[in-house]
Amino acid sequence: MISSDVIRGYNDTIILYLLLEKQSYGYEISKRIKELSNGKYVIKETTLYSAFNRLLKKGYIESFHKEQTFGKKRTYYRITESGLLYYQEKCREWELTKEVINQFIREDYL
Amino acid sequence: MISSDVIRGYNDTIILYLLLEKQSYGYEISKRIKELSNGKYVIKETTLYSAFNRLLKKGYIESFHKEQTFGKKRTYYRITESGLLYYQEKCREWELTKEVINQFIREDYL
DNA sequence: TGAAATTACTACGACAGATGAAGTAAATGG
DNA sequence: CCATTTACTTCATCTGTCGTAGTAATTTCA
Repeated sequence: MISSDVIRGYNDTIILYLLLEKQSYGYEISKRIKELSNGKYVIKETTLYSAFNRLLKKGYIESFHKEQTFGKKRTYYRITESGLLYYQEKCREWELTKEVINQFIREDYL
Repeated sequence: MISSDVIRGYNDTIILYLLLEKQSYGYEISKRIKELSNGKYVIKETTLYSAFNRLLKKGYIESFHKEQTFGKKRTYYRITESGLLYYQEKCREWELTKEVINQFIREDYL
């Protein structure tokens, strides 16, 4: 399992990546994160929904409702133009972060 | 520059890595972090010293004073046995974290 | 058919780690 | 001798995560 202090700062990026694939809603996103990480990372519900609110406030995502006759009503989210820009920025930052932290990791200890 | 939310969770590891090289003190460690990261990461003083306290409390490092007739009195730190174990654990965790986050990064956006 | 599990959230409070601001004090450099 | 660098400490604030709890509809399955 992965400590949350590491992922902190990348939860938003993870969510944006999934919304880039397709518009989605809370429950689906949490399943997809677990799936894509091979069960290595399971986001907490409260973490996920507070991330949605943060991203909404910043204008990086938009929420909307679909007409649906079945299932419980869901709030869907889609990524915005500025959300995409933010995501790209974060991707670049991630490459840098990897470089930096790698400098302090001893390969012979793995 | 790198956002602190990413490094958070790895500041302790970075410090332990440097203490593994040799016993050291605050100022020297902060210089060394800047140096090894090619200026890409500069740890804040308060972050550094609060990390020391955390690591001391957990028993991952020990502090001591050297006899010195010159220079301002410094608090030196050395890594402990359990600090080494913790560091190794973090190195393994880092490899996992990289794998997971990489799943959500689009290479075509770099 | 009825109970349990799953889906799909919301609200609230606590906590940890990072950080800004400010201060102290000795040593060194020009 | 004055500014800068070295070497910290204290304190208060902020952000993001997470535990706990609650609501409510829908699906499963015995």
